[in-house]
Amino acid sequence: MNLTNQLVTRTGRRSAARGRPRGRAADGSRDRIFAAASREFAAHGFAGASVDRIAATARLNKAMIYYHFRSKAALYHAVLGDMFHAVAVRVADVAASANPPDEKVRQFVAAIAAEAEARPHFPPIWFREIAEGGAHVDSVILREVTGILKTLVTIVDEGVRRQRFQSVNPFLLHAGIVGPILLFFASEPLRARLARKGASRSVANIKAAEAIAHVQRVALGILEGRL
Amino acid sequence: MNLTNQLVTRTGRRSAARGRPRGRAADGSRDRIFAAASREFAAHGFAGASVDRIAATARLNKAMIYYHFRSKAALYHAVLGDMFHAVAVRVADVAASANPPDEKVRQFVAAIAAEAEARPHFPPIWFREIAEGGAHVDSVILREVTGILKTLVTIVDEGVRRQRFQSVNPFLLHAGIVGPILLFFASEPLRARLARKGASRSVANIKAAEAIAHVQRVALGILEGRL
DNA sequence: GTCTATAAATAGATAGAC
DNA sequence: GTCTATCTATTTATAGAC
Repeated sequence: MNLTNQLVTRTGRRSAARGRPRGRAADGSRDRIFAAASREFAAHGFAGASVDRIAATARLNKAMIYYHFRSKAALYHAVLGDMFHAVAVRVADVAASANPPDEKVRQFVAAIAAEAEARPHFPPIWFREIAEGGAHVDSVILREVTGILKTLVTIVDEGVRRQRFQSVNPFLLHAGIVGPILLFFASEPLRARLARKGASRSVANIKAAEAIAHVQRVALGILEGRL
Repeated sequence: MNLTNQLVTRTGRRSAARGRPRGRAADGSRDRIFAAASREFAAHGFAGASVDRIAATARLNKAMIYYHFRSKAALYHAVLGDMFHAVAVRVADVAASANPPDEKVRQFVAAIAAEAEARPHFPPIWFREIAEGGAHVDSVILREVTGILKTLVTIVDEGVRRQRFQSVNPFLLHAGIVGPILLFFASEPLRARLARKGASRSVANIKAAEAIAHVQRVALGILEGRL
């Protein structure tokens, strides 16, 4: 978990896969806190999250959280940074590949979806952060967010240069990809309830691959001027 | 404000536009609480919202909140119910109109957007509620949510019957409309910051009409089989 | 690294005067 | 309808022993 979490602990050591505290066993208490916090922040938001509950879920006492992270805000920042960094790296890999532009767009969509599936806390936390107007997005994280958008712009520009894509507003394209994908993954519990309460089964029984393919077609439909 | 808020107060009277307490002046203390609560829940979520802050914003003391609403949960429920009811009514009007199916789809999109513009707390609160898996969505509100989805299904079915639309998964269509629209409105503060920090101006300077037209084209592109 | 105990502030909610 | 005062639980955070 959180292999990309390279943030430095209070003691100045790194705790992620690369650069563990030298000579010490990988007990994983920091990682347990990180995982518990991810779930707590996703379920209750920053203000609603309880450090007590995070400690209980991590099977540790509260003091350990303040030992590994300076504050509740610092812990949230670590989770947020890890999340956006992972997405930014993943989509950057897509843009750097040798594939044609249309394939890169498909992979961009798949990358967002893969990250949403790998980190169930990612769609809820992103939604919540948008709801707060990015109140906890500092300049470091803002750079990651900008990077994700810029990567999409790069892919689109390449397609336009090769006369395969029309020029479109990058944020509208982005919203048309990220909005539905995050909504699909985050709404799973609510869709299950809707189906139980008599809504058509087709609301709950959607395979991730189906949703991804749908959004890929939409994105390419926009870019290839079929709308 | 909250003209559709027909929920009953603790004293059993109705306080909305229709059915005010008989013989009493419309002082609006309940409406001030309602408005302050909408902003507070949008900004901090249910768990993170503070009854003290709501009271301060409404220029009233805390006891007045418990006089008009039974509890913090009941207050949140009132805001949530009002919101979804307003959307459900608005889209139902669209479906009941005499317009052809493609125009109904355009109006469905416009209705969601109009509601998001009229109630700035609506996109953040909906995003947050999805993030919580609908933890505060009781059977009453679930019916409203189901109603919104069913309205879209009705419109699509009519188009399919008239051989103007292809058959599509209703939730994927819904996610392709609601996801981008809510993301567009809710992300406005974050997009403004992105633009200030060097991102292209085209990220922040998007007119609502432009975003709406974009989503309308996408929705019709899906339904008319151009993808 | 891990723990218990606790400080200090704030939370939601109520009682009761006017 | 509106207020002040207050109860109790919970909050984030720290001190200090081991």
